[in-house]
Amino acid sequence: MTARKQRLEPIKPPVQRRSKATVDEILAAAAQVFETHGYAAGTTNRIADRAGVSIGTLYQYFPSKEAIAVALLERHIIDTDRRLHEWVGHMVAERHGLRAALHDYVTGMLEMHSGRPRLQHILIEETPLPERVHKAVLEAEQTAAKTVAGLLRLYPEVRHTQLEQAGSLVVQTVESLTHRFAAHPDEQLMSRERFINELATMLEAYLSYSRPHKSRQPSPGSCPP
Amino acid sequence: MTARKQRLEPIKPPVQRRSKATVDEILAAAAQVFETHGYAAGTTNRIADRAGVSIGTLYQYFPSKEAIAVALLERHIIDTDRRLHEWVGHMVAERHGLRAALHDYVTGMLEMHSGRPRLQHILIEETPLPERVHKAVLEAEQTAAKTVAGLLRLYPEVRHTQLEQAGSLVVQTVESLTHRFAAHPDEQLMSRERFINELATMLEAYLSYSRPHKSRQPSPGSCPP
DNA sequence: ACGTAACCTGAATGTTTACTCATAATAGGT
DNA sequence: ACCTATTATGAGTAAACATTCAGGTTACGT
Repeated sequence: MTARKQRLEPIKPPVQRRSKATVDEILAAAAQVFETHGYAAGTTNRIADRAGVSIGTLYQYFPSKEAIAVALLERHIIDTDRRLHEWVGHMVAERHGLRAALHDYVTGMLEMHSGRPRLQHILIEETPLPERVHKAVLEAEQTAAKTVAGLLRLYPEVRHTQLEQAGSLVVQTVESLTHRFAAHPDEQLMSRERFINELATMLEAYLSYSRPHKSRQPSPGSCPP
Repeated sequence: MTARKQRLEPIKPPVQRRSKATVDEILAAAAQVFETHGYAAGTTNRIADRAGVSIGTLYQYFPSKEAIAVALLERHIIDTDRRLHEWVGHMVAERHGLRAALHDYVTGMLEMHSGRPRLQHILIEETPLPERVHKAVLEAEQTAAKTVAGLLRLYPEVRHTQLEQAGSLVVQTVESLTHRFAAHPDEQLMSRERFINELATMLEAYLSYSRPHKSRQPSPGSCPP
């Protein structure tokens, strides 16, 4: 959702330690409130209430409700990006096999979404975001796809010629399915471990699949040289 | 989202032809309005406006805004179910191969979501649904998983022992990814055809994969240096 | 200890919303 | 042509909401 202009920067940035803590409280409260009520029903008064501050204080640091959502989303983008790079670092350093790498990736993303499974979706899909933020979300995902593609290049069993497209599909699949699982864990047929294994299996099968042949014996447990 | 009680049935059901048409107009308008504005910002007045009827007329047939959403969702569930069964019918009758079957399935689901890509998500995730409807959505998905599993049993190259779990993962993957693609087609690296092919490839690879291990440790030490 | 900038308060404001109701128009049977 | 159930109207109502503001309280430099 993209929509019209609105103040996003606070008139007064927090200066003292007290007010920095207040801003953190507000953001934490907003995350909780949006998570449980959605964007529209997550009222500013409820947020202020839960944060233990008055509504006036909230508007001292955030010029609008939308600004709070944007701040939360920007924070989430940075977290995800950091996590992805940590993962790549580990994989390169410890020379895990493709299967282990995928398993680790899925596990990490599932963990990320387990805390507040709905928040990300609410911020991206229910909130009227300014164009700038919408672009940032897109770019973050494309960067992720490139990063994953870069890692996949290290594995010889990955035979895709269009690595970036494969990376994009991997990222989107993991993003969607872990999100879904985290949001409704008790409505699933599989246990958490089973889910991670199945998803990693699917990705491994896809990535090490050589197209023309009908069925193919995988090279199990293969490792990078 | 699940929430408190509210009237869902109209006091007066439509009797004459005129009013049946009106009810259809209202539902069509509601689909459009929810699609573009989301649930909360999709106001009943806007819906009545777009339907070309007065707000009073709308409340003659739908006792609440929520009732409109529920009606739309129920209609969607029925459509999806019908489509799935048609697909299974075709596959069984024409004895397509696994690859062709998956290709067809993905294509059909992508088509289903191309019309109003956001509507389904808005109804399920943004709308406070009564428990009954929420259950119906879940059941529909589990039924779909069973149906797919039944079809997969016909293909010898599918080696999964837990067919229903595999079916569930297939359904969820297709649901999530086609939805995503339909909602943001111009933000994708791949063309529509390419996307369908890649997704079908991934599913085929997963389903015909003979697994090297039962399970796997996520931690380091899985590969000798 | 004092002054002032930073910080906090919450009642008040104007807008938006779902929903009601008294009344008017219309269709279809007789 | 007439009668009545059905269908349509839209101004009006109460509640909920984001945001403002005038006036308090607290921390910090000096």
